Amino acid sequence: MPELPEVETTCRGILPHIVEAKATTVVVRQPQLRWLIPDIIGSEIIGQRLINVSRRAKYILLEFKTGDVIIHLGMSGSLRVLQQDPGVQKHEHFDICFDNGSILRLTDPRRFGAVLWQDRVQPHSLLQNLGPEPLTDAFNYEGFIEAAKNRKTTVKQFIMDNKVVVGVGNIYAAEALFASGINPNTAVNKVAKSKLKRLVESIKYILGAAITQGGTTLKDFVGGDGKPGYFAQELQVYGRKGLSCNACQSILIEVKLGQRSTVYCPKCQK
DNA sequence: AAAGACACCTGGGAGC
DNA sequence: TGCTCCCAGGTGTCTT
Repeated sequence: MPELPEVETTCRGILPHIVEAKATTVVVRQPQLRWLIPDIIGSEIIGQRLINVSRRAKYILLEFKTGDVIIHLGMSGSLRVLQQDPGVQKHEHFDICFDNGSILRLTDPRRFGAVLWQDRVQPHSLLQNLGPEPLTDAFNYEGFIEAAKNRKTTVKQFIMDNKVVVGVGNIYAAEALFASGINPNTAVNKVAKSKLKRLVESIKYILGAAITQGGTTLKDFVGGDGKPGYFAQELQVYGRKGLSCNACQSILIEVKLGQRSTVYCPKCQK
């Protein structure tokens, strides 16, 4: 579920319920996620007000006075705010309870996600060396062309590289390449500049549109009903192997790039 | 420095 | 019905 639009939707969904509230309890049921949940979180945040909820790449930042709780949803994670505890289900590994009655609860069946802490002295090493945010001007055609110049990797793997641009996952990489008419398997230094320009625009457009869509299901998400697939009806290629292209009716093809399946239209994407 | 393989983990679906 | 195998939204780390 969690690509950038889902992470952004999550941030927007949880913020109004918990911002300004004081953390009262931290509950760790399963400390072993991708990394061990650090013990220090409780002592840092209990009694402190949550100042803000923000996002860098796919990392959610819960900002407190002395530092931030960093949450990553991995492949299968989700965060919800509960107004009362309906009882703990399987895979619900971590809670922060607040003095307004809200419970922020992390669910993550595959445990590829993470809960970490960063203080105000220096940013966590995971957040250093990240590329630009796709929806800001820091991600632009000029920088993108420059970065692509001497790279021989495929254009699809290139746009999924966190140092090039953050937040482009497997779904939206495939969709952005379709929207810009680029074969995912092309070496990025062989793609025409005009197409790279379209690619930058497509990444921005598609992520933006998906966030707008995510907003419409915000209530369900927060209400505890977080179902995946908001954007599913918009997808042109992802998950459509063997089906016909919506633009030209050709049969869509799947290839593996960097061990990730990639669907594209052999006619529309040259 | 860059590219590729591999790791972590659980659940669901296909095929037998 | 049940077993085995493959696949899945991510990304840090180790090897070439």
